[in-house]
Amino acid sequence: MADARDPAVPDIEAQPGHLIRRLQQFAVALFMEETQGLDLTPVQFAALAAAHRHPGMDQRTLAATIGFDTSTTGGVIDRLESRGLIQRSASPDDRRVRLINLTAEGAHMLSAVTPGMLTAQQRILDPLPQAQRRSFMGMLERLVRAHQDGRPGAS
Amino acid sequence: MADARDPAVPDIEAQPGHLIRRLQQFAVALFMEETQGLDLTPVQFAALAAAHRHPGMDQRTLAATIGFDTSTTGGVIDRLESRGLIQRSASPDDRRVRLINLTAEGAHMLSAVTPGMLTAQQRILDPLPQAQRRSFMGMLERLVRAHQDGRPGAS
DNA sequence: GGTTTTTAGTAAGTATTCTGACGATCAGAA
DNA sequence: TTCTGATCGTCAGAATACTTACTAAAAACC
Repeated sequence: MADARDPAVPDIEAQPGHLIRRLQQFAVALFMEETQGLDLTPVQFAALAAAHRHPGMDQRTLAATIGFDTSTTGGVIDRLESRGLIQRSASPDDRRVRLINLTAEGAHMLSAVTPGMLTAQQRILDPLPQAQRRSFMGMLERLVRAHQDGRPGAS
Repeated sequence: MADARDPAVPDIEAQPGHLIRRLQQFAVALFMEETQGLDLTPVQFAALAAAHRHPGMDQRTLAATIGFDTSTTGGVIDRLESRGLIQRSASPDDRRVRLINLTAEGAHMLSAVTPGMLTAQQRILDPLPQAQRRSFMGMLERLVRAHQDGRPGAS
């Protein structure tokens, strides 16, 4: 037993899940490299961009927009708020709800990070021939949308 | 300013990095769903499978095999060892090195998890038409390999 | 042989990410 | 109007994942 070519235990390297995880790691690394010095993570950028796009959002909607649970989102917002990039305010209609808005510094940060972020996105797909990049993105979108629709909780 | 269609802040949802992150989340969720009750994460499975494939590996090689840094890997091994799935032993050649081997329970766990893991992998790509799945996997492999080779530290 | 450099692993700190539980609050029903 | 159920956010706990700094040990150099 425990033969290195045991067919019962397939090579992990060839499994989609493993490759997706690896690619995600590189994507994060490229983002951090291209936005070096600004000290913003990809997730924080997503939250900032969502807040910019939909001012006055409550946390739950923001969480759904960027694809996280409310718990994770709360932590992300905490850090952004403590850095003065985002502002939480109580909703006048519902005292449970906390509305999210970008501060001026937050908007400035968003502008500062965006170019590096876009460069990182290009670099992620760079190793693919030009013709395949759009195809890859199409499949990616299709996969995400299908899984999203299949599990109402995620969106 | 702060217009919802401000061209300076592109839609995050359409960025490769964001889609890859989302897909990874679904991949993990599917793995956990299909291996429910066995209480093993995808990362732990990868470590177990690597240990099975290359018995007597040191931690650094194992880390490179599954694509993590040694710090993360150390924590994963810790948990697997405390559950009796993996065994750490000192190398006779180098007292710094700790060799990793699967225990009998570890091998058993690997067998138990593998079918669910394979089902999860299929379900990840399920939303894609049959013809596109291989194409997607090919691009995924190409991207990971390219980024890996481009940064010697990762492998 | 002794010094320097490199390497293996751990530890600490930060930041995701999830689940499950909880308090506060709101909405609808009796 | 009070009770019930649902909802918003937070907290606690576990597991990734990274960086930097550290100890111990081996290797390379002189």
